[in-house]
Amino acid sequence: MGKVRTRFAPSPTGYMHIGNLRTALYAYLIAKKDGGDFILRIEDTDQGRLVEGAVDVIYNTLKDCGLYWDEGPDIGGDYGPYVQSERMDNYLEYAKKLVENGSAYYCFCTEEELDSRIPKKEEGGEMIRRYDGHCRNLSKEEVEAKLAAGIPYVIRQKMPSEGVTTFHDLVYGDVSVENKELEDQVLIKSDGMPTYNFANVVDDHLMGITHVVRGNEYLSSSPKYNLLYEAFGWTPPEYVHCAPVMKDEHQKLSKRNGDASYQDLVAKGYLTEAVLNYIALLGWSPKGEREIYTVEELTHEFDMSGISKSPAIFDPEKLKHINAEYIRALSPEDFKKHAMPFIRQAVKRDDVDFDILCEVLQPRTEYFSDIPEKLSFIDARPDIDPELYNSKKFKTNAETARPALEASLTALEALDDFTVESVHSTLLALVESLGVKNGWILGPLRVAISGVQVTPGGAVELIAALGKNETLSRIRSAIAAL
RNA sequence: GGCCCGGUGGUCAAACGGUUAAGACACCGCCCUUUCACGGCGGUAAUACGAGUUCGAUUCUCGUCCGGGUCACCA
Repeated sequence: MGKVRTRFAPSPTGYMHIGNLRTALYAYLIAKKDGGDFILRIEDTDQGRLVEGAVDVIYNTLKDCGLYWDEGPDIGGDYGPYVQSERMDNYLEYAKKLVENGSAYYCFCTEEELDSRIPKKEEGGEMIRRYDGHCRNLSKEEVEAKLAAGIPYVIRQKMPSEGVTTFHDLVYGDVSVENKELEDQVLIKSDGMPTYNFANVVDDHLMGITHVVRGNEYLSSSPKYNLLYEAFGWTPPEYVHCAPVMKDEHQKLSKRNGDASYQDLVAKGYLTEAVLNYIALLGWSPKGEREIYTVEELTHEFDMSGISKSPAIFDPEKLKHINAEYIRALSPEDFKKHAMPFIRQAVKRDDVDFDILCEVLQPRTEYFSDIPEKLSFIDARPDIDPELYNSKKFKTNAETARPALEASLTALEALDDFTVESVHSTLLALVESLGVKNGWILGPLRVAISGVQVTPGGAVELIAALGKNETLSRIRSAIAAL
């Protein structure tokens, strides 16, 4: 068996959605697992909107994700060009070969003729029409005459009228369809350009693609693809159809629905590695119990038998969890690098210890953009609601807070070295000397310093992060407010 | 509507004729603890329905229901 070659063939829309990225990932993994090649082909034949910079979005996303292509528009390769709009010369010629061998034919029917002969019917909310094969049996002379007269034409694929076409899919197994269900689809449009389906088959063959990985919306048109391969006498590729990624039971995840794209997730503070890991798991399951994998590890672990046939609903909660696992696994330096921009959104002052903040934040961060609100009390000094001093567990309230804060103030005034360790031992020594529970001192302290019920880290870390001046000043005003 | 595909807890999913039907997320409880997290322990929760094949069906077959896809000179 030859080298595995897969391709990712996106249209440049300026946007990489999750389902697309997953298809790219699977195509990449299938190739790399067997030491094959992953090819990038840009399908830019969209008549109409070309989005500025859209191709760069594709390049950048793939590179970010570590899905490096072996051949593509930017790096070339032996099967170029890799931009569909630059391959336009081929197709008509290939279509004519099919006409010659009887697998396709010229059709001169105009839109108007079709409308009057076979009006569209509504079926399930869609307007449907099946071509009736009107031009199938035109004599050679008739065809020649019409061509010579310059009458516009399309070229249609001639589907067998009987029998069954079966193709094999690596995910779905054998899929069969009766040939009479197949329409004589257009291969070459009246403007001489190929249809998507035709261009795909020709390109995939010319590029030596061995495994076609794509969404399962193509499952029902695959028999037509296979018939085309047969008509050319080419060996069809292996097919790997993937069920879609859904937003809910009914809708696919899509830009149209306002769903997050890869870029949106990254902007929100998700780690690329975590996103890839999660989407790999969406619709595919590993052999064992493990579920945290880098792309490199997936390259070995991936197995097509684990690809699921049914749609998978995108679960933001699970993504969050996996992201949190990746965040916790970050080195303190890497965490700080990622977190600082978000910390800075909330903390403008410079006189706090950012390393301490990072340390308390790291185990509490699910995605980076949830950092700023956790830190809202660092710059602002809100009024303290005396209710916050109430704790049944530690038997504290506004009354007990005063002596606790005063004692803490005295102890901290005497301390010069405001590290986590020294603050910790100072305060615990105080706790011991007073014969109270830790929370009796530390609870009210946290409230006095932050003005909020819940903080990342405890009183000790907050004090060390804020430093002596700020801490003492906050405790004093909290006492004054009692 | 025709055709194609699918249907295991709320979600992702394992089990590919024999299991007390895994695991993860979420949720709930307990422990740890200066709050919240992290971590540890435990819990609630599923084979859509009905026939058939079989000694035995989540697993095979058929039907029903439900969901998705597709039926363009769009890609």
